Amino acid sequence: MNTPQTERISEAEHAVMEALWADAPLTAAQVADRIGETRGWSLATVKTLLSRLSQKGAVDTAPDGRRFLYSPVVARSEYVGTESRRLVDRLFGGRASSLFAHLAEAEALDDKDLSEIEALLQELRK
Amino acid sequence: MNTPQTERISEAEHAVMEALWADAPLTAAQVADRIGETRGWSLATVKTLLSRLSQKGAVDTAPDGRRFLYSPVVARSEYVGTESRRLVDRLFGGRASSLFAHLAEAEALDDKDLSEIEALLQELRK
DNA sequence: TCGGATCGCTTACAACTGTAATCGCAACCC
DNA sequence: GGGTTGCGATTACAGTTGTAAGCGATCCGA
Repeated sequence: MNTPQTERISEAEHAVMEALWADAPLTAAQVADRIGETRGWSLATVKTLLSRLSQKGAVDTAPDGRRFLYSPVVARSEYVGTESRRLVDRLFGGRASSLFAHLAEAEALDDKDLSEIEALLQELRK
Repeated sequence: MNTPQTERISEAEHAVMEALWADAPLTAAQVADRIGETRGWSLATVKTLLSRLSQKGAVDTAPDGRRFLYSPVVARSEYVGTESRRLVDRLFGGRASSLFAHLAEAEALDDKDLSEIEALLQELRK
């Protein structure tokens, strides 16, 4: 049983996780190549974030010569799940339908969204 | 047009906002009464949070004798909107339907949720 | 083999957060 | 009117986050 991710992943750390979820394992330099550019981070910053994630047990390190290869430990779906639930709990009293209602009302849903959701509903209701 | 809420509201501050959204205006002591208990905060802590919110322009203060009455400036729906969008953007590439799909898959939607969403869809599709 | 490039690790440091104690002043009570 | 109480404002202080520089070890190319 792996530790159930007690430590919270910060926003900057999350960007690093995204890189690893997209493609792993990666070296620190590779991660920096993929995200440092868009975020404007130096290699040093990426390294710090990787260390912190490593301490938190969110990524795994495998020695490869003198460097490390980093891989995610926490699955993306797991992270996304806890974060979504946090939001739903905090802002919508735990009711996912309220979140949906809000998005609908805020016109944050376009036709494509609606169609997809409709399809999913069909699926779920079968 | 009111200022578009640049300053971010932290989680502890959000709890205070909830109290004010539920019932406003309130004095600091009243806010503390309503939330200090469940959150285990002292009056001093609530006062600090109110000051910070005031600085950020998220609450408004009206003098009432020797004390202040606090009221929310930012509307709850506005806050909820920006926070929801943040999450959708960050975790689902801006596609709300992906969030929905995730919730569905994670079985975070019960029958009641599904029915409500179905009803909302009907409404939207009219 | 030696110098530069590259690693991870350690340290830095300011901003933001959570949590509060303290202070000075205004007001209310007797 | 002098003590007490209740207020907002100021100050405190540790932990987290964002952002990075520096250090000592190691590897690679010349």
